Amino acid sequence: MPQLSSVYRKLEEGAKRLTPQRELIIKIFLNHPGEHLSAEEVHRLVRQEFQDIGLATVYRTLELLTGLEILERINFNDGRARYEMKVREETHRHHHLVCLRCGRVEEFQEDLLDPLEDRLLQERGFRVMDHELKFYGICAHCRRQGKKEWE
Amino acid sequence: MPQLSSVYRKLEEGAKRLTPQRELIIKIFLNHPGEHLSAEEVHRLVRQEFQDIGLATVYRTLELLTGLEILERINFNDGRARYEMKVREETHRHHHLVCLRCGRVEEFQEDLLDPLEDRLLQERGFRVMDHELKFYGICAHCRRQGKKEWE
DNA sequence: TTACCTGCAAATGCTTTGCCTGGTC
DNA sequence: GACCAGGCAAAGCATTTGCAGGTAA
Repeated sequence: MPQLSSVYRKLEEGAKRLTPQRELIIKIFLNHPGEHLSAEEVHRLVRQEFQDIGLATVYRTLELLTGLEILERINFNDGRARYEMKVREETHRHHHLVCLRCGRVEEFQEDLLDPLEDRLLQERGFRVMDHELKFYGICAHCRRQGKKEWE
Repeated sequence: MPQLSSVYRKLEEGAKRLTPQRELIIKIFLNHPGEHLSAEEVHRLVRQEFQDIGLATVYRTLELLTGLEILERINFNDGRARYEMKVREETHRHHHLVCLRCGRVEEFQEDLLDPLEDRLLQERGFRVMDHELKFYGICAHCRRQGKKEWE
């Protein structure tokens, strides 16, 4: 999990100030690890846990932090963008398991894609710079709930 | 490539009529294989190649055809949904290579994901029903164009 | 007749932008 | 002072919906 200090450094590198609003938004992500928050959720949480703040500021800050590679923008096809902290130590991006029933998103790590990326470069000349892998299905919890339906 | 006859059958199974507008939209997809069309592009192409039609009808038809599994909805994070014909014979869905420079989308086939899906069920109880794999990078064509930039 | 379709315009929902004010370098 | 930020309201854009007028079964 990235620390505040590394976030400060990235803001400095980007010649951006650490304003109170920006700090509050970063704290929300640190306080909610493993969640994939939408702009509106971030806005609600900041106001709930700290103080009032403009929604446009939230959008601008999320954009800024994504550009600085502090956050990562993900799209789960639910009509809004979601964000999570980017884990710096990760050499391989993690992937997502999206439950079609309860909507919960789990994560998993998998290095399977590296040989494939090499092959894409060798065989088709396509240089991969980023990838995105999502599985949609039914999570263990929901499968226990409604066995008849999902088995 | 699916034929009109199989589309007719699916519409019948879904108790849906093959109206002129729906047929025109299906023909657009048959006339543009390998492309990933947005609602607006479909609308423009239908009006260009055939006749006028309402944009809302395009949206409703794309929704309908997706539900009948005639089309597949894909999101390339460019702010609009895109659609392509679903290839019935495919046991494994194909994946996409999105060029970050020219925006072109190539496809590729890969069965690598099956063992992974088995493991997700065994190890975490997550039953995968669908997946989505995208690589973002620079395509061979663009790499030839601007070697210095991308190498 | 009844249920289904289309077209248009209006509404929706997420996101971005313009403008003004106030703080920072 | 020049620039950067935040708040608010308005605008933007893709998509959805309500409704009136057809059309098919």
